[in-house]
Amino acid sequence: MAKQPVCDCDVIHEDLVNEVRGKMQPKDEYLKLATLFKMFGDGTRVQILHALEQSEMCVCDLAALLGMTKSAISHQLKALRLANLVTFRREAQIVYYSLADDHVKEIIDKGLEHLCE
Amino acid sequence: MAKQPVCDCDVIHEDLVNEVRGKMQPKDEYLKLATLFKMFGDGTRVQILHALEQSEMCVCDLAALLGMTKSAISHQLKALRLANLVTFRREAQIVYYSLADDHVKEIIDKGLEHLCE
DNA sequence: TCCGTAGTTGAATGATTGCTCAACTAATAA
DNA sequence: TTATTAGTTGAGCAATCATTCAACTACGGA
Repeated sequence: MAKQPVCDCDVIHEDLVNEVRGKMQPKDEYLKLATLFKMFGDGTRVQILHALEQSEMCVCDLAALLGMTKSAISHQLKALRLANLVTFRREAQIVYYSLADDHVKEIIDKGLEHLCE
Repeated sequence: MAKQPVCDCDVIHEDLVNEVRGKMQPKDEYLKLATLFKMFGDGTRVQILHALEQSEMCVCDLAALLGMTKSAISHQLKALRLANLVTFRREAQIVYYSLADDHVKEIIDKGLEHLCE
């Protein structure tokens, strides 16, 4: 994103800009929001999330389901873990992943709604 | 994303994998979904979308609001236009952008909900 | 007509990112 | 202990992407 350079033009509707500025969140909030949505912005991750909506699954199962390597899946699961979108439990050697909360499903559903109009 | 290489492991829970596979959408759907969420996955774009939630705005106003160049804003608006997230109307030299539909607001709100827990 | 402002566009560039590969840890069984 | 399977991790690489820059179009005023 931008490192806050200068605007290269005159403000046309100054009052409106000030009004909207007053309703905006601090910039940091938008960066966090973008970081969150970035997790949904990849075909592999969105498939993983939708699969985990059906059932908790281990890395091997997800790799088999998507036809990808364990390593690739594990890397993406780590990203999803850091974003607090999935959690996991270990049972012997097997690590089972599942969705962290209901928001994930709700966000995906809103996205699907938009596509289906 | 992956170009469907081979899974490098045995399937551990074959029945489960088959069951989940039956509930998955065609891969193309996930790619479209990811493409949609990618639009929300950038700080500049998410700020533009949230600003347009408050009011329609022209390119200069958005540039002033975010402290960025018209060019940078225009490039992002083009991406948002192609994703059907914003529309525009021209009035003399000025082009006013606004949100294409309510889903945008709903998706952003779901995202904010997730952050605030 | 010529000029100025609003906005768009394409190429270039630096940064980010997703996957591969190889080496590693964790847990179990023999 | 050794071997095997599940999973993780870091480096490296190719692809994607956001911004800059410069040149362009669109429109209105003089």
